[in-house]
Amino acid sequence: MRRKVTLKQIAKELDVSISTVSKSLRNSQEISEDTRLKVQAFAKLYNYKPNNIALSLKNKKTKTIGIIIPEIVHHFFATVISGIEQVANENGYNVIVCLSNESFDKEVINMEMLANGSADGFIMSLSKETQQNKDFHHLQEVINQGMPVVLFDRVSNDIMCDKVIIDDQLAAYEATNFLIAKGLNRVALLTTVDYVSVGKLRTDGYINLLNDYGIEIDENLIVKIEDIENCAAKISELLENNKFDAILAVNELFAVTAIKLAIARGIKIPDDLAVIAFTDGIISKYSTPTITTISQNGINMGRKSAEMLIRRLELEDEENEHYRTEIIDTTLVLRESTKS
Amino acid sequence: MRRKVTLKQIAKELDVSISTVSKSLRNSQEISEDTRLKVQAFAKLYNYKPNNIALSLKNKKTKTIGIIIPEIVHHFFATVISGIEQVANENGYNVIVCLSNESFDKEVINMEMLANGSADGFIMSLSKETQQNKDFHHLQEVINQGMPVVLFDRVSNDIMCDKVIIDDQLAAYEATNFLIAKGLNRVALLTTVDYVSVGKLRTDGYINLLNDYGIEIDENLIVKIEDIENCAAKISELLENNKFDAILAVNELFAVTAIKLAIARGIKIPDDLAVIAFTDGIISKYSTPTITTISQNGINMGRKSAEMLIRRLELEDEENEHYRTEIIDTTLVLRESTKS
DNA sequence: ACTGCCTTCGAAAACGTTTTCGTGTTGATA
DNA sequence: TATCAACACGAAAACGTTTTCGAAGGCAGT
Repeated sequence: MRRKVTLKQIAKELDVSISTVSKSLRNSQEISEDTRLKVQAFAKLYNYKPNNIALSLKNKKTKTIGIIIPEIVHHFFATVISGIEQVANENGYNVIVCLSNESFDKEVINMEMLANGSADGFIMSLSKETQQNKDFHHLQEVINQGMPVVLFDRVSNDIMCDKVIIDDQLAAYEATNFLIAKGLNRVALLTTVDYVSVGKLRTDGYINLLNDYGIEIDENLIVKIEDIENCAAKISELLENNKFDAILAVNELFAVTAIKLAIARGIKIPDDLAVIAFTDGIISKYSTPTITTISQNGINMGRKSAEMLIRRLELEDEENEHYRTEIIDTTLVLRESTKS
Repeated sequence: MRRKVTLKQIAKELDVSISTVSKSLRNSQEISEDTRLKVQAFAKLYNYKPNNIALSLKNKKTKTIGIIIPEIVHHFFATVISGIEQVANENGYNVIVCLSNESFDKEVINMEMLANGSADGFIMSLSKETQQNKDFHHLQEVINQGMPVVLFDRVSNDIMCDKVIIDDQLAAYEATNFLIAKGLNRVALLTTVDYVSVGKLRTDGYINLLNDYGIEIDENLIVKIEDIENCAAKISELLENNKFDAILAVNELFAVTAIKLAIARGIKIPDDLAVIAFTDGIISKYSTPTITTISQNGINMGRKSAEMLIRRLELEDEENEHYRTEIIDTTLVLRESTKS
């Protein structure tokens, strides 16, 4: 077992000082070519690599980005991480991932861990509990300490920091418009309870469009689903008691469930019922019929978040730029659940 | 902007030495109750938290686990991470995630980065390229340096370390048996090229069962798919030229593609054709019909990997335990694509 | 021979901890 | 009064780097 070699060991072995070794390896002109080459050869032989921890301590920079997300077993979040990782890697950063599991407490604990030297900055999406509590002191804390934070997707107006989002309201507006324009006048909405920021915004977009067209809002067509458990029940109820010719769902799970229940009732998709879902994930791509979705472009969201964070990290201190909110374009991915 | 407070600052402020502050905060009996309480109060007021980097440097332990996986946008890997994260968290560890994107070079680079002090040990699944090259020097290197490594799922016999796998061969054997026992004698196999270790093993299990039943292997029913691109084409070819009444697919993507193509040809599932897929992911759960799968229990795999790694990390030095290979049970998740 | 400049190197501080060891003070005991 | 233990605290080393500064030695110029 050959442990990693340090500057000190090399210095001792070659009978020079630690400084000389360090300088030689960084090709300083201070050191004679003789010793420089000798040291470099020796270091190469023993496969010397500087210790990141020591460097972090010295430089007060870890070159790692802390990511805190509600869960990872979720295609959208996985794509965002993937995007972050790409940009991080291109810039010599590592990513350290923590999961809040939608819990406020775990979010706080993770932030504190990472804030104590483990990361230079944060990219995160708020947990449901945090959004509900509206308690952001942990975020405020790290921001006050001068650590940059970038929020994506699930953000809050109460926090002053960089943000990356899609225009949920506009996307919902346009998707609804897409349906209405096809002559589908009665559009049902499958959404979440209002404290989930994106759920609220998407609902607003839907309502705005109907208002703009002068279509009366039928509250019976708006289903707010609290948790996955009673998703099927709520949708069955909707199908049972109402007539409508399109569905806009705020996630693909609601959409696929609705499609299955509809088909079971003999409803033909897209002929009798068109369906559009937010979140372009695996389900939509492989369900039968495949589902038309509003893609949030997770990769781009991750990339943009990482770019913003790194940019701020590498800004000279005190060179304070004002915070920005970046909007990622959504794209409507047309599939079988809507007629062309 | 209130930067994080250090021991030194507290010491200066209270006009005591750094040692006194440190000892007070760790409740040392050496320090009088007076000063102890005074220091603790002050530290609490200023929200003092020890700096992880400094601790890491001192203790030569980072309390972080390095995870290197081929990709994260893949339900199975995401579940494994989730499992790892659970156990890591319970034991006060963080996880730092790196993606190889199936590239050998990126795998090497990531390992080297993490090995230079950023992580105490590794949990990883080999990239396709690494499995193809059979070049494991980067793994050997870190193992020689005394850093523990746990391989999961995509492992290699050439590396001496802890491993966590499912019994791919047995699982394929049993799944094939499940089909044969239902009287479905002609079972097609959708698999990958042989250098992917799990693909090979699953193929072996399938062949073994047929041999044990004395059923002749029909090479035409074994389709080795190189990349996703020509997946549909290969399967169409299979459907066109052969008669068979069941399919075993080594992943759910192959399965769902086959199902769609079969249905398009008017084949009824599961009546005319039964389907079982490896990997219990999102697709199988929401496709139509839903797909019977062999669940690899990613969460358990992650949990077990983390347990093994942490156990070894917390072993006293030189207290060398021999390496173990842990088998995670697979479970057959019955759904609509097979008759009950 | 003195001054001054280059070249080449080493000592030491700094980053933030923990811990070992030493030291000064107090109070009690012989 | 001298000795000793107990108590309370501080100095310093260590982890592995980088960098600033100082210094020794050689050489050239006056």
